[in-house]
Amino acid sequence: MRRSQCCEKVGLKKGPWTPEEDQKLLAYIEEHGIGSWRALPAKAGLQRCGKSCRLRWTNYLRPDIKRGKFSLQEEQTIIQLHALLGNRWSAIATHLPKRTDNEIKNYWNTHLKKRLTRMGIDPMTHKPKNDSQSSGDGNSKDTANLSHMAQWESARLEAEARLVRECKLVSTNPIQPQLNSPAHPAQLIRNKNLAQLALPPCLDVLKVWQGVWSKSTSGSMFPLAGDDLESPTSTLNCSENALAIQTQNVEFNESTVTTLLHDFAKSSPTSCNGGFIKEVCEQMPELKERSDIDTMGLQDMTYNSTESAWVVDSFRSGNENMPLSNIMAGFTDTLAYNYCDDHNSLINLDNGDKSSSGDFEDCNYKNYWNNMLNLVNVWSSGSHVF
DNA sequence: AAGAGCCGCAACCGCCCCCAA
DNA sequence: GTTGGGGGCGGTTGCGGCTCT
Repeated sequence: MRRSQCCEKVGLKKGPWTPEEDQKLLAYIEEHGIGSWRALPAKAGLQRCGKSCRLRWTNYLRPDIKRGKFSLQEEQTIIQLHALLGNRWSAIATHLPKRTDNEIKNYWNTHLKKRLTRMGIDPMTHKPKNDSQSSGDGNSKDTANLSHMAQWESARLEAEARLVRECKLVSTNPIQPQLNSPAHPAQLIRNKNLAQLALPPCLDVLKVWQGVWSKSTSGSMFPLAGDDLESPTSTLNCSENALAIQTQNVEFNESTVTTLLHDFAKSSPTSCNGGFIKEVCEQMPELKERSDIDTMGLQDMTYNSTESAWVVDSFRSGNENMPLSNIMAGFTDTLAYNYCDDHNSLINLDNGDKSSSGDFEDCNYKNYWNNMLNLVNVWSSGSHVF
């Protein structure tokens, strides 16, 4: 079934906007705000379709738009985020205040893409175009490491973005999420009204990416337990390292689990259910004994793509040194922040207390963030990434 | 000076997802 | 459970301005 085009109505204008049209649109929005875009043109006296009005507003007329040349910092941010997120311009735009996705997209296509190409870097993969030239020196390893970290960082970015949205949602609409409840946060955040909510301060993942990782106060490439991970603009106080899931290197049949995970990965799921976890647990009886992983609880749930990515990406990236327990711990953390309701949430996952009471503001997602970092820290200490 | 080619960017197009009816 | 509208998103187009010859 073909949907009728919004501009199919005879008489609707297309093409460049005139200053008069801009003025009409601005005046209307200033007075009435943004309601239904479809109804807006008629009310504002514009011979335009609603979609055209929306684009004109979001990409040009909005008062919080910064125009002009991109700074070096912004360029670096775009390149790094593109390496992590790909052509997800709206996601990239959320980390560049006052820049629109359209502007970033244009800048990428007209400037950055060409510049990277000239530098011999594939703008899509962010890898040197001729890998064979770099094999033999450390470049290929560095590239692999960067790619590897990018996968983790990408998953983390997604989780973070979700965290921010959920936090905002729950703080304004105190739904009490229950385990196994239909009101799964991942579903709640799909409420498009969320997109209209102002985001809290950026979690500043780029500073984590660019600074904290390389300037850990311990001198390690990765932040260690005693490091203050607090980001200048982060809403998370990472120095409160009150609780971390204790990851332990358990023995396990790696080939079996790898096969399971690869089979899982091959299916390219957008979601999965606890049956997968059950399978893993059956192959790894020692997992059931782990006090820090609520394997039974995990089996009862449905996981979204971000959660699944924790597992899949870990093995897709080919790090055989990463104990499955770490992956599971990260998986558990990701789930934990979804459902935690107080500062004991992660512990509660352990003792089976999944009651949800209290406000999300009290939710200790600081620990979630810390655990994310700790997870990578533990991981890095066991391998020689970077 | 003028035409051709290139470049940058605003705007459009088409697809997709979400949600209310 | 289905359908259709609203809106978001990424890819593409086309025009105006700039540079080159």
